[in-house]
Amino acid sequence: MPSKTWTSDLHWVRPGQQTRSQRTQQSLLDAAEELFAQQGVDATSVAEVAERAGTSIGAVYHHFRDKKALVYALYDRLARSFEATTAEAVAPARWEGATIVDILHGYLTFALESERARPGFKRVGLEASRIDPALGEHFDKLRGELNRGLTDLILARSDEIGHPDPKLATAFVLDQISAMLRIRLHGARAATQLGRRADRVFVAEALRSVCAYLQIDQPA
Amino acid sequence: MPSKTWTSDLHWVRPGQQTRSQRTQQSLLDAAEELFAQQGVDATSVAEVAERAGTSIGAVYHHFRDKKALVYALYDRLARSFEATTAEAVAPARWEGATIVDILHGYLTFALESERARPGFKRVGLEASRIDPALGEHFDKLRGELNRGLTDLILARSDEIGHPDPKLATAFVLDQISAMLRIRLHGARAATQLGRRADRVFVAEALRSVCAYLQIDQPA
DNA sequence: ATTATCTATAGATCTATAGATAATGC
DNA sequence: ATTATCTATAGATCTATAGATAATGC
Repeated sequence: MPSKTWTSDLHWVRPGQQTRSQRTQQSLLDAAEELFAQQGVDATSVAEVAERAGTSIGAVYHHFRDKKALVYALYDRLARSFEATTAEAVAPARWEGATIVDILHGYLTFALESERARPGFKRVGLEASRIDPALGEHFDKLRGELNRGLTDLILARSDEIGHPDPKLATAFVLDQISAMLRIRLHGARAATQLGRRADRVFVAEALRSVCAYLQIDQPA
Repeated sequence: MPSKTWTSDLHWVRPGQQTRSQRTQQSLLDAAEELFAQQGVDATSVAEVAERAGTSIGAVYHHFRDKKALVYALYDRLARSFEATTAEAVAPARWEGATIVDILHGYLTFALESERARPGFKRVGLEASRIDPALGEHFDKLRGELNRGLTDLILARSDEIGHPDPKLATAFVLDQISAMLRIRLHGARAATQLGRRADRVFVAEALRSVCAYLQIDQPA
């Protein structure tokens, strides 16, 4: 029996020491990400994950202490990626000279693209939150950072805003946009009315709405 | 052993013939609704449902052919209620003389109230959709009816709308509102910025946004 | 006499482990 | 020599049923 030395900060994921170990671990995480996103954690058996990764049940438990550890490791991968992207996206230097509309346009298109490139990414976050509420709180904190970053960027340009309460208006607009993104990306199967329209139309109307509400002159 | 005569349209729910039978069946559905909404169907055992309903496993299977039948029966209860409410809510006669803002105000406040009165109501719908995609399609159809009803009500008043494409604008606005309602009602645990504000503020800003976007003069 | 409920349990999964076998790299 | 993988299986659930017992209402 191999000595069980688990890393504690990655929640009982064994750090591999051979090359193939890394490969297997990644395959397992990829397989788990797909299956968990599709069917949920409960409905996915460890055997299924092993099979999709092209390995055996035993191998899974060599790398991960238990099924929960798979969830933790996936969450970790997700959170790191999300955090890095957020930090880069809301860096004030990146947006020097940009208007509120530029910023929101960037946010909308980026969110649409990146979610499409990695479907299920966010759903795994939700599944993880269900398994362990602590992960849910952490995930909310990450979303809060994105929200705060965007809020700062917009409020630094509050002279563009005609709405009497720029702070409230900014909070409202960000909620509105993230709500619509969520619906559009993970929403109802039978698309709502607008669901059948192209992203271009969606983004254009969202910006038009934001401009009207904030009382900004929309550029051509 | 009792004769197994199941009703087919209610998906294998036994129609009770004694008074206590009705009572038990309702208790079971209530218990299942709560537990399924809280933990999801997979994570809830039949034994748990029986216990919360104050009865035994055997009783569950006397009333419902299998666990899935519980989901069907719950969905049925949900769908009937939703359908009836919708039909009444969007009846043109009900809104004679009303403006677009009146209608949307009514929709917002009603949705907030009714969802709060029966939490988990919609989440059971989602769970049911996961169990059987056919139920998901049906649920979408119901939502489509509500959407169409509201669209008709609004487009009948398109002279109030300044937006160059009233049809597109209406679709966008309804998507926007339903997206925000969803976030507000079933959204992130750590509320977004606006999540901490009162419903009154939320409704007011939502209507302000809609008026600005549609180019309607907002009343006092 | 019929319908509803309960208790006990068979059978199907599914998680996690033990122990044997194969591959890696010093 | 150590690390990674596989096979087989013990133990824990969980669904669904069988058969016995209790309650209903004609």
